[in-house]
Amino acid sequence: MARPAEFVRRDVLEKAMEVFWRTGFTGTSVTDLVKATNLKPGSLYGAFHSKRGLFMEVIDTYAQNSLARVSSCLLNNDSPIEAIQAFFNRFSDDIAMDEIGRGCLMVNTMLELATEDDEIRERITNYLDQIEKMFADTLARAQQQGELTAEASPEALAKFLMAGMWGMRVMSSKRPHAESYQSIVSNMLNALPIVKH
Amino acid sequence: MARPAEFVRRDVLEKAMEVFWRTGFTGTSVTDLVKATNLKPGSLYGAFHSKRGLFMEVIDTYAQNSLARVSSCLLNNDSPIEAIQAFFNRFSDDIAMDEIGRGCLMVNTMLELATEDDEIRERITNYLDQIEKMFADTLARAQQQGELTAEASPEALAKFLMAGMWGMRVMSSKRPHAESYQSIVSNMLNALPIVKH
DNA sequence: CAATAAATAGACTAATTATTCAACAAAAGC
DNA sequence: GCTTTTGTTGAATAATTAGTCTATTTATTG
Repeated sequence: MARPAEFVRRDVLEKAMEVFWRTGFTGTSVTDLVKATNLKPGSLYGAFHSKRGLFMEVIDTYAQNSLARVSSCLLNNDSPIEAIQAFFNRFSDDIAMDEIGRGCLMVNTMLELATEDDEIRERITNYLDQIEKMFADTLARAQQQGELTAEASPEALAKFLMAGMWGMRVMSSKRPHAESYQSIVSNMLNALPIVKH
Repeated sequence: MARPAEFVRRDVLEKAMEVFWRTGFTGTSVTDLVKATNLKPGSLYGAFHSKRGLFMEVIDTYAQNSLARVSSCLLNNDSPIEAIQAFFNRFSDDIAMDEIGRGCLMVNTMLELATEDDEIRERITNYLDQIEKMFADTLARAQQQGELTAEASPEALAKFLMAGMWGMRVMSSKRPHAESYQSIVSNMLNALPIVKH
């Protein structure tokens, strides 16, 4: 029994995400968001409470997308190790596409705000830990199937892979040659104690 | 033939560095800098031209310190491989000390500004490349001394080590348990094709 | 000591910031 | 078709931003 919103929430989040991703939370003004979303300040605040509220929802959306992507990659192969290899090949291709080097929104936000903002640090940490757990689980499956040595620690290796991804995100802000990514990926994957059949 | 400055430039840069490091370029206001340095706006602008000018000089100072630290670590051991191992052990200790997870000023700045600011991206890229070169040179020496396999690529491995460091910097913003760092370091160093004697 | 040149202090400015508000518009229920 | 409820609009606001200006101070040099 009221007037329905004219905008599609998902579209607004997508537009806002583009801006936050490129210029960070502090570097993005409400004016920038108004321009990008075509919502007037009143509508923006009506729908998202505050710049921070919008940002939080953007982060959540981004994190859900990331989780879905990682999960689909890691689960759609009978061989866990091949799944991880496929994931990292795709990862280095994706990262090479992004020519302006905007990196990962979660990593960027972490480095921008984590020292000063506990709520944001904890929220993103939680998402990153979920991704890490997916890798740890995949590595544990690899171990059960004999693809990984019995001595290996899936948790420790998952942390290692996560750090590798983050390192490549930072690297991408330098805008390196695309082939550099593949070289790093092969060094990373070489570090896994894989049992050859 | 004029009044000498009361402040010590190095001290001002150090104080400004603390603030920029913790809250980023955009997140730091001139008011913050005035408080931290105890200089009045007039003096600050007289000495550094602009907020950006001060920031640039802070970045240069930070980079010089980093270069000096890496260089001293990598050159003070007859065995290049041992030097690298020592460096990373020290690195993971240092990073574990920093409890608020402020990471690396160059990495933070890169992720904050590189998409929008070519001058800053190129300047920091240049510093990071110098550090990478030190690792590549050290790895090349290791190869000449037979500590590294002949097939290894010092350049590629140096990139891999750099990415590892950056990954650990990102990781530190999550404020993980200190032991996580050592585990990542050993996985990284394991990935080097070292020739055992 | 007087003149000079530069540093300091801190009030000031113009622009930008995030956010609010009041007038108006549009769908839904009675 | 009128009332209710919510969405839209864009001007307004109070705070903060980076940067400037002027009066005053202080060491150096002639």
